[in-house]
Amino acid sequence: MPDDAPAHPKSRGAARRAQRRGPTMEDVATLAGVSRGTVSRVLNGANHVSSASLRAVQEAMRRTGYVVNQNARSLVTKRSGAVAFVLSEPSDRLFEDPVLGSLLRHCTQLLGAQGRSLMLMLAGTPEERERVLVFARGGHVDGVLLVSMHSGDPLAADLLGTGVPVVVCGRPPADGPSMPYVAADDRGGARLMTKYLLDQGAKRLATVAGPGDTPGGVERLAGFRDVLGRRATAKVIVRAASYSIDAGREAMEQLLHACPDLDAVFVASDLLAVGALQALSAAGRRVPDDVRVGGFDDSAIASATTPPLTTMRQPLSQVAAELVEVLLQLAGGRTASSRVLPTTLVRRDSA
Amino acid sequence: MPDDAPAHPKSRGAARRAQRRGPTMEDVATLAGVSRGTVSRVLNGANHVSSASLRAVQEAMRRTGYVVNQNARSLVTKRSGAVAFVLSEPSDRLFEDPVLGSLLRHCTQLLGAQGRSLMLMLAGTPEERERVLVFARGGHVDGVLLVSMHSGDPLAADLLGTGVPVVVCGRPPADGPSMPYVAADDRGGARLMTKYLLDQGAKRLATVAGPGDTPGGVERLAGFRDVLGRRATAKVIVRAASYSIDAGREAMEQLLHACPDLDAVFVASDLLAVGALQALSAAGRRVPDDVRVGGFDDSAIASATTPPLTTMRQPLSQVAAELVEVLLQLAGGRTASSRVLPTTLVRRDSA
DNA sequence: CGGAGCACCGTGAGCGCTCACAGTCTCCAT
DNA sequence: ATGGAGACTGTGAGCGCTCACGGTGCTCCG
Repeated sequence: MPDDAPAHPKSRGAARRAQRRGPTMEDVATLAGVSRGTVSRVLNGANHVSSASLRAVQEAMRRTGYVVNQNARSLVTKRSGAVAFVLSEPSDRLFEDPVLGSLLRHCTQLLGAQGRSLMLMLAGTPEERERVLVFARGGHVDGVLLVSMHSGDPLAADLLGTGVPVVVCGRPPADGPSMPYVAADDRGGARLMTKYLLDQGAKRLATVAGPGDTPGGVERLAGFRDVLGRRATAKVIVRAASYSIDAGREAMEQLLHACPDLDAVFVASDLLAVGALQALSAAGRRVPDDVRVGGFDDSAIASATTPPLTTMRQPLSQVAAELVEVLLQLAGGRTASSRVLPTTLVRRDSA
Repeated sequence: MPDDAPAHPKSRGAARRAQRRGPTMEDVATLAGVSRGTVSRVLNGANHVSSASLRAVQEAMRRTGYVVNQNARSLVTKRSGAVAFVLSEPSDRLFEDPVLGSLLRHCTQLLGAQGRSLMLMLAGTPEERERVLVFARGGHVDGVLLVSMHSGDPLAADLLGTGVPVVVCGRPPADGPSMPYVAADDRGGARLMTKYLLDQGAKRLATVAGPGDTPGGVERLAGFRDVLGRRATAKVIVRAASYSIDAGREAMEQLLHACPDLDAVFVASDLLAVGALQALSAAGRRVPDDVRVGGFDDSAIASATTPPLTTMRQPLSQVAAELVEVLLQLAGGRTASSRVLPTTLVRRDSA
């Protein structure tokens, strides 16, 4: 009886019936001359299985082209093997920022190597956030990687309430709920860069800071202030509206206006720095001769600007690695602590 | 009996036992005073349900905080509600290219709005490709969005062999298996841009083409040739090694060397154009006065270069929309045909 | 007034797997 | 010989859902 002949012509979802049903454990077991249980055992780390049946089962799996039905498995184990990568950004940051892309890529790769899959979810709108929550509550994912949280983001707390393991990328704001995170050392990195610019002979140092409601925007500015102390007046600080090239250009224009005699600027992200470089060039300032520029991230564009950008490298692949490690530990019922990773200065030509 | 007290101290996976079991359909049914079947009916488009029980069930769901167990559902329906977004790129293109990020974002958004989820999968290494295949065969996904296929990519054919609906983003090479695709009109766009450059007064027009093993690299060059005809000699064509800024710079340097008197160049992608702009600037050529530059994509960087890039806009959000529409049609058992979307010229300052 | 037709509802049989338990069979110490 | 300790294996129950079917009770028409 061919299964592409629908038994009930009127039934909706005729397509479903056309679904080729793959071989099941039972089929494999029969072919291998063993029972379901034994097949299951070889599937999950063959303990207490004779080498004879092991071989038989493996051979049977090969011949039938068996592949485990994750749904059936998840139904009983209550583990899905998937992890949600949640982008808690209101807008189109993914559009622009290579940092995010890089992080996403590394996480996907790492998770994949563990046989887990990554579900990408946006959480910009209320509906999207609700979907994320439902997803978490529904046990569709074993854990959540929450990226780019703004201060006072209620999603973090809500997610925590679902009981699903969550790890945050980037240091969460102090006023939020406490949860494990993995972050680059933004503040320390900012300190390093600020010192470096000073060491290079900067007399009048200013900064383009990131948005005040992001961890990066806060921490990197804090690092700047740590070093500059009383000299970090309001005059030498301009906040960018977002992490985009345009925002960087605008912020730099403002800065140039407020502080025309500046001879160095620490820009809180590479993308912003690209904009800043444009504004500088438009204003006729040469980099690094007139103005030294230091960025942050060492993203893909950093080496492609003119001049190439001196910047702080975020160890993104390591951030990703720690992120999934922490999450998997949590998902395994173990505890895990937050981690802060050091950043390093990459010297190019802009400072 | 608290369920956080493991019954078997030695058993691995004590964590699993600690899993809070959410309310099931049965719980909802009991509370609402109806049967499982009725709850199921309201869950799936409440047909043949009295308004009284409808309300009762909804209320019960609200009160219990019920959320459907997708695994149990998938087990019987054999539909997962997920779609794989497969990146068939050997390397780190995701790192750099905003086009991809944008596409990914739109797809995630669109799919999410349909209550479906997107699994991001890489298919760069053989192991990764195998995982994708297993995933498809295992029925973990209802369909696959295959992105950025190189010519002769065996993945496409293998994927087709699994019986899972596949739609390709970008026109697949003619020598590959025939499968539905959605693409921007690369060739037509390239023609438009080439004509435009000519119309602007270009006498000596050259091109930086994309890699020859990518649809974009082939089609856009074809469009260039369509217009230039016999004037499209090997001298005025340089292929970039990849779609990156660095590759663009290198290609432009070569081109400048091979054809020093060029006064306009069509660059096959914005990212390449950024590199080209750098090379031009390094060579002391002014844009657009000495050399006009036309890009392709209208990606986020296009408006951020100096000068801002005149480029062909790919209707990415529409590409994404058609992509998921076609895929969902296929997944619904219907047929769907490939689509080619028009590109438009965006005039900025570089040409 | 009988029964066809309809709207609604409950029930049973699974989907393909895992996990605990209960064997069986072998081997060695008593 | 006899028991116990392993090593290995089969079996049953059940995860939470959907779908077909068979039952209600009602209306409406001949």
